[in-house]
Amino acid sequence: MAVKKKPIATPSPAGASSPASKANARARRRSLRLHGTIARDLGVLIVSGRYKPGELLNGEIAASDRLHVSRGAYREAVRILAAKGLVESRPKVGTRISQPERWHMLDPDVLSWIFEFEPDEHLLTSLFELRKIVEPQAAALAALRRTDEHLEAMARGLEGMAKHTLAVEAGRLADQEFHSALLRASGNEFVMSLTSGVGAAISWTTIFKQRDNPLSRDPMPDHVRVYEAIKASDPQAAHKAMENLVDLAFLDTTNARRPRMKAAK
Amino acid sequence: MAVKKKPIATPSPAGASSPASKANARARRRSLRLHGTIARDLGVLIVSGRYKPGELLNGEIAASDRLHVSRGAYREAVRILAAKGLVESRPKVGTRISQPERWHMLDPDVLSWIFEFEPDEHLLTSLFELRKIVEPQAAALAALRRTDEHLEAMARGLEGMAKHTLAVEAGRLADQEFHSALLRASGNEFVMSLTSGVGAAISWTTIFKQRDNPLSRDPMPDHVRVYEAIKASDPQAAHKAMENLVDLAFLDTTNARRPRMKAAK
DNA sequence: CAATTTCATTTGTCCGACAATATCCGTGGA
DNA sequence: TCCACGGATATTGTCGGACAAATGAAATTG
Repeated sequence: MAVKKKPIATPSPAGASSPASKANARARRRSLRLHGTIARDLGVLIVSGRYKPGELLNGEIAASDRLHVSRGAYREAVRILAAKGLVESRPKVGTRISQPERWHMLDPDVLSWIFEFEPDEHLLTSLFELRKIVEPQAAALAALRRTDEHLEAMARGLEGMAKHTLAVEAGRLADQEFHSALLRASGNEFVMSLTSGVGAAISWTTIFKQRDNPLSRDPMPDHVRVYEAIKASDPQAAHKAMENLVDLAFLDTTNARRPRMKAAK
Repeated sequence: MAVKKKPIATPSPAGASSPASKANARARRRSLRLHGTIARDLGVLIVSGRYKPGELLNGEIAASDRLHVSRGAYREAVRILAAKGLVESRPKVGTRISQPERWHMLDPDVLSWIFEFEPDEHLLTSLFELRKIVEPQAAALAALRRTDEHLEAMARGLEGMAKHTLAVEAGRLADQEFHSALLRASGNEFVMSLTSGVGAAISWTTIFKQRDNPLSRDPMPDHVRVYEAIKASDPQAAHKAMENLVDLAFLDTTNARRPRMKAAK
């Protein structure tokens, strides 16, 4: 989940319906219902800054009519966005884009909408900062609390990474599963629910590395070190190993991106 | 595993209306619309374990009819819950309570629904664990990045705490504002969006302290130490001071609660 | 017995109407 | 002139009923 695959550089969403947009919309409609696709489209427009905070959305009648959907479906979409803190609607005034500090930045959907397109550098950095705050401590907790099932799940993740490599989807999923299992092993529900945020950061790391610097550092040793420390129930070692892992992952990401940035300048 | 139902003080939401509950319900209905109150009621029933994960909700027609509301309003409520990961609905099968690991535990609403009644001890402990993971690091970041406005906001919070004390609402709000401003000063959007979680933990700390142990430690020195370190742009000192603050706050909470627990046993 | 088709149930979408609410503005009074 | 008050008005909120789509399960068929 989290990140969609390709649309790195897509045409502007809000414009007239391009030929492919109809097919895409129908394909998405298979899993997300109509209200879900509307919420997603509006959500992307909001978090991408196309609609600005404080701005007023079109009235329900006008909007639903322009999208050729019923007012009920549109309203359900707005409810979803409001539930994620993106908008706030009041009678007589309308539906207003909330200030970014009200947004639920750690909501999995909001996160995936933010990173639907090439992510903002500052935001990606912030996400890594969060990883570096949370994951080492989570690893330490996991070293104390992990069960055998947790270890097995992490081991499965490592095997998958080794077998498939991060160049293919299966390997990337294995990477995510490793980190997800680790967070689960921390035994803290709130830490667990940061999985999607961590996953988003991981996704973009591997995407950048593959695209801009395919021949890069082997990530396996770092991961194995973390695993071994947790298996050995050594919280300090786990903390240190995970800190190191996140640092390296962040370096990989910036190293892969930086040349492009400089070239652009 | 997760949450148990424990309506210590307040009667069950649907139960007999205490004198204040009617007024409260009406007051809430002013801001929350009908669909909002339905979502809240259902949400509380879910996170409190009254509805169990995997369980199927009543059909929309039956449910909306039983609540004497339109199907549309009920559907909007369900969309809200689905947006927060609490339920998942599919045609022909119905709306199913999701597994707790799917819940968005850090969503402000979900959090407030969880802590609507006397909180589960384990969950409160987990929340403090998260605080201890995040807040010290956030304080360190704040020491590096705080602006004068951030400092002023934190100072205002401290003044409010000193003037009103935690015994009154104004003082508690000032405490929250201090921590909120600190998280803002960290400059990290994702850390900032943990404000509600931190705030929930703070609320319950002060509530317990006031109720079970009114004459207790003065919290001002800890807070001032954190403030001074951030003002001095000393990240290590800020980290340490905040770690100490959270430890003390957690001790206050457990000390206040433990006697009651033992008495119950 | 397996593959396929049909059926039934539940959510999903649509339309149209009216109610509630809060802003805005004009009116009347101090 | 300024303020208080009250109504006009635009927008979301709620309602009811109808039909479409999807999907799991039973019935049918080879």
